[in-house]
Amino acid sequence: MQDSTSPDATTIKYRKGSSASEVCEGLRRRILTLELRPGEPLDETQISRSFGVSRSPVREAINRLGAERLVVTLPNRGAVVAPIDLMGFPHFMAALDLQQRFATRLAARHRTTADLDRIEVRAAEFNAAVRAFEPMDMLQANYDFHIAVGEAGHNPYVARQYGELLSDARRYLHIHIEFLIQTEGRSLLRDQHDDFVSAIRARDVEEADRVAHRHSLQFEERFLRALRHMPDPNFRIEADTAEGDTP
Amino acid sequence: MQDSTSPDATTIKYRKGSSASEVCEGLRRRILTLELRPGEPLDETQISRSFGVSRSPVREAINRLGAERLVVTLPNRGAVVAPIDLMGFPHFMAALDLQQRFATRLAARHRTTADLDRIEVRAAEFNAAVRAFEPMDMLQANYDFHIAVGEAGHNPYVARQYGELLSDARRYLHIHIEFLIQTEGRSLLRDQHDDFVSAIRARDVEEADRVAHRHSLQFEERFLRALRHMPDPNFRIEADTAEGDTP
DNA sequence: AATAATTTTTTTGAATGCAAGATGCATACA
DNA sequence: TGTATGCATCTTGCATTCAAAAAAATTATT
Repeated sequence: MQDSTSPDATTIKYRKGSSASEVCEGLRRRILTLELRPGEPLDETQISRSFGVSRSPVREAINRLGAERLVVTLPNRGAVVAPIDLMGFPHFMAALDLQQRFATRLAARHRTTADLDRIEVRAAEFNAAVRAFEPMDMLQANYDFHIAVGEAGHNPYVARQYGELLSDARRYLHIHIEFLIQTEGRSLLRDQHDDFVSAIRARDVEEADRVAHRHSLQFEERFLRALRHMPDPNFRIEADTAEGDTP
Repeated sequence: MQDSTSPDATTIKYRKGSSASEVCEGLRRRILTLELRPGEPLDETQISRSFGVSRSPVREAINRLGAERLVVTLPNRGAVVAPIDLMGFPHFMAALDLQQRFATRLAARHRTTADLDRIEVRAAEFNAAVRAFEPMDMLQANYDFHIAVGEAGHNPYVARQYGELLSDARRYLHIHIEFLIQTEGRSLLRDQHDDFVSAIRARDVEEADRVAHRHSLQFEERFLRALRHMPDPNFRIEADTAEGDTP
């Protein structure tokens, strides 16, 4: 109403039942791209103004994102973008590796021709983004690729849980992709997914498992290496633990 | 008709910030115990009356439960208790087995003495419920036991995803526990979890894996056997799938 | 001046109001 | 008799309003 600089303070009325989804997807995109930084507080009123809706759909959107663990809500003190918990990275990697191996195994076992087509399209898009040197596109395409693999397994439970972890992985990747590009150039990132496609195309379950595991290890190794060498940590180290962990 | 026994249509005012949680937990309990049957529609107004609050916190609660996949929301047509998808049971079992094995492995590897204590308490509670022949208590204790195992692994990602699957497992179990008790008596259900405890106490990771896998297989086998022999299916077979199925 | 207490402001949580979409029934028509 | 159409009612989704809790600011007290 009064905010002319807001990104989409359009006066067009969404169709009934779409406002909350609109806000949810908008916020999710900004969270996954780190446009909204981890730990950043989310002001309901401000968001509602920026989307041109009332607080109700914003509230609903934040709730949904909270269930996805993309935001954490503090009782009576609003919500913040879920901090990236560096201390919990090993835990995350353990969970991701497990799901990634299993999801890729399932994809190799149960994929249809249509699934394989979709996966190959995603892989091509990823390679295109790499050739174009577009970090943001690479992250999106990488995410889409693995989502497609997850769906090719035709197990909704696995696809969903794998997808949730991929959201977090995307944010971890976002943190160090610039570093990766600077240090490794395009060589190491090119054709990342071709061995995935090969194994899935050949329906080679064991090879799919190995590929997925190798991918996890590579991701972990690169992230930790980036952490060590990153001169400018433009992210906050969140030392607080979500749950009682005492290591 | 189900609201003649409104659990807490009291006029006591919850403290601010607790209404939605109260409704959420109340609904969750009734969903997990099948007091609210799969596929049953959830009327916001009715629920709000039965809890003595307005529709806002009910809406929030339903959203949260939707994120837990305990209810599914149909656009502009409200929400229903998540149907139990019998066609998807094999998919569910695949996901559960994976997480159960991994979660139990982690518990054997990383459990503290306090964790082991908690697990043993839960196991004792379960055995007590079995001896008392109380099906509802058995379900609750079984759920609590496996949740405790999940938490003993000290990996929040795994504990969370395992816990989500355990909610579904609890509903599947609810369907056929009466049958199990009738056909197998107390012999087969007693000391179900003692081998879990042994492996976790001994920190024997491989044995924990085997125990967890055996448990999964036993659960699957019993459920399928119950399905074949159940003379009175007091549940609705929901053939429709939540996503992408032509209605 | 520093700190504690109190008031003011801001922000969240819940209640209410209102309009869009859906459901059901009655009636009209083939 | 079966099917289509229009109206009435209900439910949901969003907006608005109200109240409680936390944050900020001001005043008071030592």
